[in-house]
Amino acid sequence: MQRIKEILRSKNLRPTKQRVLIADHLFDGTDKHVTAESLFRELSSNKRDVSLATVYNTLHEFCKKELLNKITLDADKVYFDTNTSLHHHFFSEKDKILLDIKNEDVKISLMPKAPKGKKIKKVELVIHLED
Amino acid sequence: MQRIKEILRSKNLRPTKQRVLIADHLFDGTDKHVTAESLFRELSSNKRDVSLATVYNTLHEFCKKELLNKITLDADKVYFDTNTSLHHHFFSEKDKILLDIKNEDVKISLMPKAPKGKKIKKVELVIHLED
DNA sequence: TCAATAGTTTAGAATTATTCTAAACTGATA
DNA sequence: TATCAGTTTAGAATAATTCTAAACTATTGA
Ligand SMILES: [Mn+2]
Ligand SMILES: [Mn+2]
Ligand SMILES: [Zn+2]
Ligand SMILES: [Zn+2]
Repeated sequence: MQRIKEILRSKNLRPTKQRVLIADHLFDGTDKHVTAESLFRELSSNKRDVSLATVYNTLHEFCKKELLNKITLDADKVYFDTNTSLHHHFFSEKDKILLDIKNEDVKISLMPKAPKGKKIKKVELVIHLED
Repeated sequence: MQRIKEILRSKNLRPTKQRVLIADHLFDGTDKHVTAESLFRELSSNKRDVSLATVYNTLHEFCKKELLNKITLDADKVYFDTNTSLHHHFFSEKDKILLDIKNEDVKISLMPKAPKGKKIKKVELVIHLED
C-alpha cells in the first residue's frame, strides 16, 4: 500500500482512497488491458468504493502521467494498458481481446519518414486475429 | 455512371439511386478516408438524397463486399478507406487525419506467430503523428 | 491542531456515434 | 405490370464517454 502511495505521490497525484484502490488493482505486477467498464466492474464486485466517473478520471490521469497507455482499436471501447513498455498487440475483434506481443518478436526494418512538419509519436502494430 | 452500376451489380447490390450516388462519390479514382458523417455531409451539401441511416447501411455493405476497408483507431469514429489494397497509415490524432503509407515503404522483417487456434486476418501498422 | 483551499469525487444529465425498428418505397423479375 | 425481396428512412434506442456543479477531502501553513 505504501508502494502504491509512493507511485501516486511521485506523479503528483494525491493518494486518495479511490486512486489507491484503482492503482493497487492495476499495478499488481501483472500486465493488464482494461476498459473503464471492466475496471469499474472488477472494483465494485464487493463494495462500491469508486464511481464510474472517477474510474474515467483516474484512467485519464494515469495516462497523462504515463502510468498507463491508451489503446484505441475498437470503436466505442478504449483499452488502457498497464504495460507501458514498447510492445505491440494481437487483437481478436470477435473476443474483444488484446494480447501483448513482445517488442523483440517484431522487427520493422523499413519505416516511412513522417510527413513534413510532423513527428512520429508512436508506432503501433496491430495484428488482427480470426479463428 | 454505367461503370458505377457495373461495380454494384458485380457485388450483387442493386444500383439504387442512393448507392449510385454514394459509390460515384467514393469511387472517383482518388483514395479517400471517410466517416459516415463526413460522407453524409458531402453528399447532402446540395440536395438531400440520402439519409444518414442509408450512409451507414451502405458503408457497411460496401465493406462486406470488399469495396471498402474499415479502419478503427479513434474511439467514436470509424473510418472507411476506398483504398482496399494492402497499405498502412499515418494518423494524426490532433487533426483526425489519416494518410496512406505505401506498402513498399514498410518492411516488417520479423512477425510473431499467431496464438494457437487463431489466424492472422490483417496486419495493421499505424504511425501516430504529433507536431 | 485546525482552517483554508486546491484538488478530487460523485450522481446524474448531456453528448455523440452508431444501431435498431418498422413502415414506406422501389428495382428486378416473370 | 404485379409481385416481392431488397432497400431506404425517420426517429427512437443504445452505449461509451464527457460534462456539470455540488459535496467532500488531503495537504499545508498558521
Ligand atoms: Mn459509439
Ligand atoms: Mn463513445
Ligand atoms: Zn499491451
Ligand atoms: Zn488508406
